[in-house]
Amino acid sequence: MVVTRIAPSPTGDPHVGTAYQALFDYIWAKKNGGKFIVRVEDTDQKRYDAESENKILELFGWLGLSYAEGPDLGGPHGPYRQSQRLELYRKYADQLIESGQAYRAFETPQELEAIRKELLEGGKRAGYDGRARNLEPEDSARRAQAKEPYVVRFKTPRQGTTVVQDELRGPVEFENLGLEDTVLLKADGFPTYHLAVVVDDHLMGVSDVIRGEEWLPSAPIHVLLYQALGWPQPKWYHLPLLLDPEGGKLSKRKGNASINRYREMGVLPQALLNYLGLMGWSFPDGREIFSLEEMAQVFTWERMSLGGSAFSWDKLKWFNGKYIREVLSLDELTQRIQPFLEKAGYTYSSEQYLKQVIEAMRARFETLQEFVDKSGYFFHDDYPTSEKALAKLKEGGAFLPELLELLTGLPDFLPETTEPALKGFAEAKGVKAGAVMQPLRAALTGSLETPGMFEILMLLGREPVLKRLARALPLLAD
RNA sequence: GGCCCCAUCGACUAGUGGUCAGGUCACCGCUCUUUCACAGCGGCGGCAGGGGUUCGAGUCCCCUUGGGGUCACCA
Repeated sequence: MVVTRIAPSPTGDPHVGTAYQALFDYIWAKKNGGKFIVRVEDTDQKRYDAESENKILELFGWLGLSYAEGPDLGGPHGPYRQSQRLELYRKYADQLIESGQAYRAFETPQELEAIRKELLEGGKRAGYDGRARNLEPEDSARRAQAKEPYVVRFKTPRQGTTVVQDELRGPVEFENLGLEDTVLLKADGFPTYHLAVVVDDHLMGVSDVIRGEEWLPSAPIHVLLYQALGWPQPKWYHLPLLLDPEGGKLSKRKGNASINRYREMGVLPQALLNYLGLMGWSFPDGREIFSLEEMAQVFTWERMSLGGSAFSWDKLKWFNGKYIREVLSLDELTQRIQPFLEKAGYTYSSEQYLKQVIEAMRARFETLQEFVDKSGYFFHDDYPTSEKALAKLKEGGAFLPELLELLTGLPDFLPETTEPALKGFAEAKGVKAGAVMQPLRAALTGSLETPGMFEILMLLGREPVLKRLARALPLLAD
């Protein structure tokens, strides 16, 4: 059975790269009728952020990437938090020491720093020179017994090469001499990523390891660890990296890697996933809009391209707009928008009214927040008037008093009534419709970018329209 | 710098030896039109360079260049 996993580390705001990897984990498992699981890699006590785990799990829910096992769900191979599996890592570290494939090292951080400097000056690579390999086993055991702090290091081979069979690029060869005696178990008893990932993936039955390309350089260590522990290798897939438009890995520091930030701006999970699905992968028939299910159905790794792809806010926004106007139903869209209106403090007389407004605005916003920003005049009277709108207002000001009179006399504000009335008015004045509509639009919305005039009149309704128009008249004076 | 990965329009990509190198975003025009959008139509724009292999290379090989990743008791 194909088992994939995402192993986020709870160190802050969830990263877009995490969603990206999770997407492919999810798709690959689904495509194969396998299982996608979540494991929390909380082995770094310094960077640990208590809220992060919940945020991450909650986000998978929001995205609709459901998992079969996880820290909140449990499962047959739990616990799914590495901090709760410490004995396991200790056990395998000990096993490796006993079999002579790992060893204790007692250097302090300061000493390591000195060694690193020394190596660098000697023209060699930085890192660790493996000097503790020479410790007598009895000596090593005695010092450990005496509670002297130590780390456990992997005894990497000094000869030959290690090949990582990457499913996306074929064999990737590494000189073993270039591999460091990586730390497996830290002095605090926590494992490093390298030990933990191998132990857990094996114990949890992970068959396909899908992760970012930044892991490729340390993949040979993992391959060697599987060998040292006598376990069968999983399949390796190193996904291309998501790049910052400015160059380099997409980073939180530059501010565009936070999923929550996109969520707060009103990006839809479906649109985000769809966009991410097109980063490095393409639908066989070239279509751009597709669901998770559709993607899972036709997914193959052959369609993966390996160059890193730059994350484009413009394109994400286009996808979001596409989902807003063509994919979501009006009901769904309304539900998505409601929390944003609530946050903005906007109220509306009925859901029916809200839906009509959304429908009228639909082609005019690409994020949910943008809807709020652009449609304030549908929800309250103290909307701002843009400079351009004010200019238009004055330009056509002469018509306004008559328009007020005309509208006051109309039996209703339905398009069938207002359209001939306003067009007839323009004609009578010998001007184009726009000369009448624009000032009116400015008066009623404070904006020059709105839905059609007749829709506005109908939605706003008689009283507000007349009120707003009357209110605009004094503005014409100055 | 060592090691590793990658390389088609500004961006995301299709291409798997023979295509006018196609699509999408962005940008620019036009159409529609009461504004702004949407939509439709059109345009701009690319195989990094050099060697090979081949009757024929964006497609295969090598070198150069460029970009990225990684070199922690972080993941």
